[in-house]
Amino acid sequence: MARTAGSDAATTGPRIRAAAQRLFARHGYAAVSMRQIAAEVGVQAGALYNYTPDKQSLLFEMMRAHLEELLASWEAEDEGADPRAALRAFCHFHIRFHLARPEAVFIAYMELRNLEPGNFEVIEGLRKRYETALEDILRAGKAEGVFTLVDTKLAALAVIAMLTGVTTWYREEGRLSRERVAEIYWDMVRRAVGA
Amino acid sequence: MARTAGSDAATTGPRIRAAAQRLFARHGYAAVSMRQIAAEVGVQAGALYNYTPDKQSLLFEMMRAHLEELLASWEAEDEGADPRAALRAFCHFHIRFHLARPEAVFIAYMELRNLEPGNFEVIEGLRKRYETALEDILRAGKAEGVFTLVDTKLAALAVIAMLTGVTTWYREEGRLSRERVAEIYWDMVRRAVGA
DNA sequence: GTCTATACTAAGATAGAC
DNA sequence: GTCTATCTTAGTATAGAC
Repeated sequence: MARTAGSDAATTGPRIRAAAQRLFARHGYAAVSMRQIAAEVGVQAGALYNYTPDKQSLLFEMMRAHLEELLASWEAEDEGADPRAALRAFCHFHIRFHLARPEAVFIAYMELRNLEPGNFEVIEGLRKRYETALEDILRAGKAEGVFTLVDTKLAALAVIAMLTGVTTWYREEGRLSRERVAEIYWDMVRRAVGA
Repeated sequence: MARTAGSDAATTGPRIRAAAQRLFARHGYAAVSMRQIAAEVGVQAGALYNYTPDKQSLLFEMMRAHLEELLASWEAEDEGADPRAALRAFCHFHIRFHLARPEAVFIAYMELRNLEPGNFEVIEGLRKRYETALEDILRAGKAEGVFTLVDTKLAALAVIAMLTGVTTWYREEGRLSRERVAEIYWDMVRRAVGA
């Protein structure tokens, strides 16, 4: 018998990507073997190569999909309203989006150095576009006089670092809901930028 | 000839630790081999085992040394002054200390998952002690009414995430000095906590 | 599309000579 | 204290059968 009972080509691809994401997030890209991924899916290692040319592509495509979804989601949500409302929306969006996919977020931040140079450039470009979206809000608010900012660029970096930090400690069973955490962080961001 | 010209037991140990730190920071613990470390030092792989029982100990001791130095340095610097002065000192200290040792910082944040369980507990305990140091300052300031904080714990986590973020983008050749960056961040932190 | 089998490379760690 | 040589295990990726 050449096929395992229940195997199904239509679902194997997604299952491989899901298993790779789970394992990369938990143990790190370099520490995970193709054999481990295959075992999680329930196939032999060789079968993975029907779905990906190599291990590197598995990482790269996963990171690209994540960042493209991040950008598209924010662009869909951004109403270009006044800077204060836009910044509040950004804070809530960023925390909500990141807490909803902890594995993809973790990988996007931790595995940059395991990307081959060409792939790194692509991912870095996407990340910068997101940074710029926040910077644009801050710059507009500064220009309108509703934010008090010493340095717009640094403020954007500081806000993103602060908000992303939530993913390192937030637990579903904890004392605060996601919504409550977002409100508390928005309050700190609001004051940090003088709004 | 069993010895390479210039080999010297008194310096090999430190050189191994330095090479391991440089390589772990650049490529990640899992991606670095004992042979690579040995090559950097200029010895054969087997010789490393005169200085470390295994690869894991190399990582663990490096992280422990880093965090113990972080704690000791802050404890030496903390004057227990009024909360506002203490928070300002903390911001400057944190940025100065972290920017001075980017490799150790990077490893301390990225390689937690590559620690064996027992080692992880030790490192996590040290990290928590540092977090608590900041929390104590914030709590004191809140009690005295000089800080306005919705949630002391979250504020501590937010401040550390924000300050540590500097290490991901700061470049020596950039437009701002370390001192200037620390001042700008302190200004944002100060406002975020309502001081 | 998946299997088994395997080519090839490299990993961590140890033994014994010098 | 370091070397060379080696044990054992495991990695990525491919070939050919079914």
